[in-house]
Amino acid sequence: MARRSIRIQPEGCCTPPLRSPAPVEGGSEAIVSRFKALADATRFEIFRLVAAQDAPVCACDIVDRFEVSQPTIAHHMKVLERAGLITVSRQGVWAYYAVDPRGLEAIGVVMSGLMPAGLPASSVVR
Amino acid sequence: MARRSIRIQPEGCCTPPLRSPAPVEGGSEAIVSRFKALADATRFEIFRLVAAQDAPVCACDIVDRFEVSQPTIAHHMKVLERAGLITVSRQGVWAYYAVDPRGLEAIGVVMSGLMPAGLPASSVVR
DNA sequence: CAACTACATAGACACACATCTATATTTACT
DNA sequence: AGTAAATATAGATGTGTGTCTATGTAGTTG
Repeated sequence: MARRSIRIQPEGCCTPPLRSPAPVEGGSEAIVSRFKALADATRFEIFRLVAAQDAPVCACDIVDRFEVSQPTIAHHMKVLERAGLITVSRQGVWAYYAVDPRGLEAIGVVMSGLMPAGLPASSVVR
Repeated sequence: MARRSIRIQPEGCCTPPLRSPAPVEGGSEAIVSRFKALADATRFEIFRLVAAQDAPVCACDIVDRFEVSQPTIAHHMKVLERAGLITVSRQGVWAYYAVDPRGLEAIGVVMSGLMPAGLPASSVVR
């Protein structure tokens, strides 16, 4: 818990009063869950692999390319899916994954909103 | 560990061969550490608060605005700093934090590189 | 139907981490 | 010098999570 004591504002500190950040559209939780999904090295590499393809990627290909077990891959795919970063389409026994552009877009919107004022959006994008 | 057995490619699956993603500039680890830094609700809100200001933010103000202890805030600031997302400047006893635009920019570059081909960069930025 | 394959689920386990309290360190002021 | 304040560090603790093995489920094929 925070120490809620009455603190006297020192002279040179804490001026001017802080501005409240604009609310995150879609909610902070959704964005944080997306960051969480990308905050694991294996999962980030999986996502990059899926994003590098033109067509949806078969789960078996992902299992083949990483040194973790099949259940671990399945777990990671579910995390990415629940974060809204990838979509799944199942055909028979196989599962195909593709990037959900809306997830990336949502992050991009928030990111550009965090850019310091005065800096162009081109600082966020290539 | 992954089951490294010889898997026979089924008929409709796993064609065409996967493309390898382009290497992440600055290294995947740096980007993942940035995602990690933003993947905690409290830390994300701290970052948003700092990003919403024109001037650097005094640490004491951050402590005041969150319901966690001062050492926890200090810990979070260090994580954000080590991830290259904020900069610190110390004046006397006080510490002032500001967004490091290079950190945001690095994420933006990677993000736009992950966007599905054919979609415009405006899908990543506002 | 039976065997096989692709993926998902369950449970266990080790490690990471967000948080706390207590204390140290550094700076300012009297 | 001595006290008070701002921040950092140390250590403890509970929860979260990445990974595994074992097993389940559902398609496919002989």
